[in-house]
Amino acid sequence: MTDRRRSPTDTELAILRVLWAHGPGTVREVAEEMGREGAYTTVLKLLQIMTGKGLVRRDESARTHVYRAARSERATQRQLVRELADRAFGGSAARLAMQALAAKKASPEELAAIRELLAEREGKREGT
Amino acid sequence: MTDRRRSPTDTELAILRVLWAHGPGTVREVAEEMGREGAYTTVLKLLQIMTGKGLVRRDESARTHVYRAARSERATQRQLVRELADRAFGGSAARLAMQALAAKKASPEELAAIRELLAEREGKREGT
DNA sequence: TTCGTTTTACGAACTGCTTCGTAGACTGGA
DNA sequence: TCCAGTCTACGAAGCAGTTCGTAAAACGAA
Repeated sequence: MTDRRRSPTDTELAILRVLWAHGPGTVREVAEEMGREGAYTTVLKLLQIMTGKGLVRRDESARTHVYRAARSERATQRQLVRELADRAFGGSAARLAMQALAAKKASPEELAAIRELLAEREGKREGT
Repeated sequence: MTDRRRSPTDTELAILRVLWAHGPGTVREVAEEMGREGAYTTVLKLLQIMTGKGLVRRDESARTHVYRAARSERATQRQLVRELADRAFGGSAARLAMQALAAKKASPEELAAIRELLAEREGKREGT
């Protein structure tokens, strides 16, 4: 049911961030965006491996392949949050959220967004 | 400034969870608590390595050494949250918190606690 | 065609984590 | 004292992730 896949590693996540932010891209574009133009073949290798793992998909129709993230940023974040909750918060995402709020200051906008989300949840709860 | 230390691995975290929950313990106790009595030497090795890394401290005054977590659960959680925020949420712990809230249902108690925390933060913000 | 450039593919080396087998030291009881 | 049991220490193996060198294929321009 829940995703059995292992989560992306640090480096893989760095690549995914580029793909999420800038959309599909070639090895060169990703490497440049990461500021690792010198490590071209490293990025290539990573993308090849990530293709094998199903983390990215590639379009091979042109000679220069184009890679794109296989899963959305949102879905990946959700998975990472769930994993961290399991590993270090006894499975409670709510406790994780509390620690996150306590750890760093949030901007007024973020606080407002959270309050809103909370209100919405309260509403749902009544409906159940 | 922020902690340069690498975060505990999965297995290390599993050991730390036992030490946090049950207090200081011997290799045998930790192994039993983890349900890995067969893997005694593995747990021993892990604890030795973790001692080297400074993740746990050990009392060698008795023949059977006693290990305890070097850092509090709270502090470790904070570090993990910060890392995840950096890796996957553009450094925003608030956005991480939002995802965590959206991901799973929280109990009424947890929701209340969060609302309280939020209110407290609002108050502080005014005071600044 | 020929040559330089770009790209993919592949494998080897290195690192860190995990597991386990084995050895050696210590302890308590017969 | 001797032995069985318990404990620490250590090293080697296996695996995954990362990096990079090198080769080969494709392409375009002269």
